[in-house]
Amino acid sequence: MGYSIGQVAKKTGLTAHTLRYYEKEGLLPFVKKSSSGLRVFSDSDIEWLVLIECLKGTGMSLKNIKQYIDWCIEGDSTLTQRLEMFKNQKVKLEEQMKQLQKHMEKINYKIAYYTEIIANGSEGVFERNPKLAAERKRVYGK
Amino acid sequence: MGYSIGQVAKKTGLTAHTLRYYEKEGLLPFVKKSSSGLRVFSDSDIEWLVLIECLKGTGMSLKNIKQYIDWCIEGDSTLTQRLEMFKNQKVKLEEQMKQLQKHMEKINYKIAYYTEIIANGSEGVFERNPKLAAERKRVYGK
DNA sequence: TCTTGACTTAGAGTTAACTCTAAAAATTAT
DNA sequence: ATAATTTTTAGAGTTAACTCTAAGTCAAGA
Repeated sequence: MGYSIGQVAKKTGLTAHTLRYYEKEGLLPFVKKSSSGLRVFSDSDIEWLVLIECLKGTGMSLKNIKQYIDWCIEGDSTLTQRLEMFKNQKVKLEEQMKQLQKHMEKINYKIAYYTEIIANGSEGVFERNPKLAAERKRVYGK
Repeated sequence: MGYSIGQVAKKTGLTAHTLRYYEKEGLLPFVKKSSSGLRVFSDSDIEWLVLIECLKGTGMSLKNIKQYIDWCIEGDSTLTQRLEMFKNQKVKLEEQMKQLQKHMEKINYKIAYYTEIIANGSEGVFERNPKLAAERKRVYGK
C-alpha cells in the first residue's frame, strides 16, 4: 500500500523532482518516510496529488493550493473557507470555459480562412465568401 | 486612426510595459513610430493583439506566437504551416476543454461535499448520502 | 511659458514553477 | 557480494513572462 517517489512519478506524470518540490512547498504534508528516510506515498497522497492537479489545471497558484491544504490541516473551523474557495474556483472556471469557447470560434475562423485561401488562392476568395470578406475588412482595414 | 501606447493599454487590459515587451520580442512588427519616436498603434495592430491574446489564452508561448507572426511576414509560402498551426491549436484546445470539464465535475463534487458537511455536520453525512460515502472511501480509505 | 503627465530607452529585477547537480545512502537485481 | 538503480539532501540554475527603474523627451492644459 506504499509507493516510492519513482512509482508516483510514473502514476501521475509528474517528475520525482517536482514531487519533492511540492513536498518542500508544503503541498504534501501527509507523505510518510521509511525508517531509512525514503518517501512512502499512500493512495490518499495520490488523491491529494490529483486534487492539486485539478486546482493547478484551473489556474490556481501553488501558494493558494497550499492555503487550502493548510485549511484542511486546521480542521473543521475552516470548512466555510474551503467551500468558498471551491465556489470561487467554480466561477473562475466558468469564465475560463466561456473564454476558451470564444477562442475556439476565432481559431475555427482562422482554419476556415486559411483553408479557403490554400484551396482557391487569395484572389476572389473574399468576393465568393462574404463572411471571410467581413473578417478581412475587420482585420486588415477596407 | 492612431492610438498611443496608453490608449492601447486601456483598450486591451495589458500594461504599457507589457506592450513594449511584446514589441521587443517581435510580436508587434507593424507598430509605427511618430517623428518624435512615440509609438502609434493602428486598428490592425489592435487586431494583432486580440489574436495574440487568443493564442496566449489557449496556452501558446510567446515564442511560438512569434513563429506565427514571422510566417505571416514571410508571405504566402507559409500558408500551410499557418493552417497546420491553427489545426494543432484546435486539437490542444479541445483537450483543454475536456480537461476543464473534468475539473468542473471534481469542483462541483467538492462543493456538494462541503455544503453537506456544513449543513448537517460530518456525522451521518456519509451514511445518508452513498455518493459522498463512496468519495470519502476513495479519498481517505475505508 | 510653465507644469503636469505620458512617453522613450536600456537594462535590471521579480515571480512562479520548476529543473538540475553532486555526493552520499538505500534498495534491487544478478 | 557486487553492481546497478533509485532515492536522499541542500542548494544552485533555468525559463517564461513580465515588471520596474532611472533619466531623459514629448505633449497638452492653464
